[in-house]
Amino acid sequence: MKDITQKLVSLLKSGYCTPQIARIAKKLQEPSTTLHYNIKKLEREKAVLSYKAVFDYKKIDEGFCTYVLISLSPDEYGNPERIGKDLSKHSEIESVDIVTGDWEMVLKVRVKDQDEYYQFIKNVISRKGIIKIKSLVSFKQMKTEFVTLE
Amino acid sequence: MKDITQKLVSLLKSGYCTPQIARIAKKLQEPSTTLHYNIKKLEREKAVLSYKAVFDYKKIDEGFCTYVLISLSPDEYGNPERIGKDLSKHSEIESVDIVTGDWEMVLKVRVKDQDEYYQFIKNVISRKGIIKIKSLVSFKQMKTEFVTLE
DNA sequence: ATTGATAATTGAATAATATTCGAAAATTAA
DNA sequence: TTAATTTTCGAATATTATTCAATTATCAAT
Repeated sequence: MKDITQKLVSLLKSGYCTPQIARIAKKLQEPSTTLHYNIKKLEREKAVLSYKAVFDYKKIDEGFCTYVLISLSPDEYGNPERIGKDLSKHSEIESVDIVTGDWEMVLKVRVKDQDEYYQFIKNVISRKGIIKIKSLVSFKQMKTEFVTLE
Repeated sequence: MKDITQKLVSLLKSGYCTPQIARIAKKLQEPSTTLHYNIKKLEREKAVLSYKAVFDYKKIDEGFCTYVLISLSPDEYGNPERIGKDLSKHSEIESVDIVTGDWEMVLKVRVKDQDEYYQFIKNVISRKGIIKIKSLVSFKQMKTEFVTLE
């Protein structure tokens, strides 16, 4: 076999989709050319960043999901974007936010299982500049990316 | 004018998109019918939940983003899904997770500004069963929904 | 190893959908 | 009120998805 699935999932995870103009037009009872115009306008203004798929992550071997709260060392504190940008490159990381409060950064991470998570923390998260982390492990997702589950 | 934009955004936020088979086929150098077959398979297995848009949320009046950590009262502790399911209905809430650790639930919330967030906390989050919350306010998003920003 | 059942790949034909274009209507600014 | 700009929308065209049928590959059981 070819096992196209992995590549496919990887592309659909952050793009390679497009709005269904005809279906939206029917739903909103407007001509499809009007919808087309309005959608292109949103894209032109860069209000839309991407069209993508949302998965049942258990079924694509990313069933272990955590929120990682991160404390930065004083020398990185003033420039969290350097570390944030680097972390963003990793495909296991769904989101990277620089926050105020008790922590400096929040990640949402998806990996296969606890073992893979341990490796991920060891290899990706642990680094100079990150002095403390706390993991909140999701054991039930009820909504993700604005999509309600089951 | 008609101001279709609001309705459009609301539909695209969680669905009404579809994969671009021809573009994926070109990218992966495979026949489009093969891609079609593999995509339909993912859908049939319900590995794909939805195809949707990712927005620059500042540009759709949802620029204020927070993570809300929630503690439940002892009587709700054993059944967090009741509250979780109800919270999931709100369109301001991007994600709902039931977690282990120092808290019982994590929400990701998007509203226009601090004023709207205050109203949201007062009207939606504050309720019997939720005894304590902590908000981590995002003041820079570097990646969201697997989409890297700028 | 051989068989049969099931799953996956693919090109050709068709169906459905997006896009372009041009004209009209609505909005905005002066 | 006027002129410039934006938005709406039908008709024509261009692209793309989908169906179909045939071939090939995979897998399980003897």
